Amino acid sequence: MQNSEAMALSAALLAVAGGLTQRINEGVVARGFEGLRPAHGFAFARLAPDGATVTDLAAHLGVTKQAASQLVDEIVRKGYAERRVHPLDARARLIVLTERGWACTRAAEEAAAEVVRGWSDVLGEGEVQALREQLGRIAPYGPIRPAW
Amino acid sequence: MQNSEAMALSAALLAVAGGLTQRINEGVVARGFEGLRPAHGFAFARLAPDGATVTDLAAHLGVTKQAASQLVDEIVRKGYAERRVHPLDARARLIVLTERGWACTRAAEEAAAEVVRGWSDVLGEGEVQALREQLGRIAPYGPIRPAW
DNA sequence: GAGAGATGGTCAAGTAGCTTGACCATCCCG
DNA sequence: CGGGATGGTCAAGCTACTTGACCATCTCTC
Repeated sequence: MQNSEAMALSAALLAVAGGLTQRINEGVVARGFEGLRPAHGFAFARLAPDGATVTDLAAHLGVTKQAASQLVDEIVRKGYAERRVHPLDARARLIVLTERGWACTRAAEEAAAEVVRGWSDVLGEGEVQALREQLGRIAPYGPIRPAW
Repeated sequence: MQNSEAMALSAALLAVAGGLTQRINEGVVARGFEGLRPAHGFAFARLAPDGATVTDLAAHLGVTKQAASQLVDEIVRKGYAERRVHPLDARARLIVLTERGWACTRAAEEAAAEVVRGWSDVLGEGEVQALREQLGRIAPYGPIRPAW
């Protein structure tokens, strides 16, 4: 594969990723959840299963724990999460989603599903499934949040 | 397709995009071009063919023209581009890449090709070609720079 | 042509999200 | 028990971006 083709693939990938992020965010706003940025979505994804500590979140987002703490301040103030005492470590706080936080997470899922449905209309269901499988195989580990 | 699958696809896509961006940037740095951020790469991509005006660049990057102007200041100061008089409009300046700017662009292409080669090792050349074609079909128009 | 509004660009100041540095509370381990 | 490691916060600073104001030049209409 030539460099120019690699660039075409890269550009398309980044454009799709950017559009997806934007449209998920728009979908979340349209469902009544305001004052949130895409970075919050990445935090919610980490908090969703069982909660997480600030340090966990920082590693997941690829930022300092101070930055993660500020982000938690923000989503707590806006009613999407709350700080609880950690059951196993008195130093730590367990950050968990509130009901509103869960509702917002579901809204993000719906918005994402809506975008993906648009892709199915273009590519067909099978190709989208293949896309999911292929991207899963080349996805790197490490912090989730794209660092640009 | 269920919402959870849409989320899995979205997460994989964003992870791949984030990893790609990071690795291209690392590759560019490794080739001796310092002081550049991913946003500069998106600017170079727009400048590369024939140059562009600050306003063009701003629209392409999805930022204000003031921000684009500052970014141009920076790449001019670092020797990657220069401001020329616009041949058709005395108000405008045509921003064009210097030889160093072109060298950096080629370095980014090489770095991208390197990453894509890694994908070929996992997926096979044919699947990567298919990926390129499919992503090209679902890529949105509008500003290129992912807005998160 | 001549004036009025639109457009390209820059200067200046403010903002938001991140960083580094310092610090305290608690945990873990010899 | 004592000392280092770890979780978290407070404070201050940095930087990429924004909004607002302004000038030069283009373009349209009369």
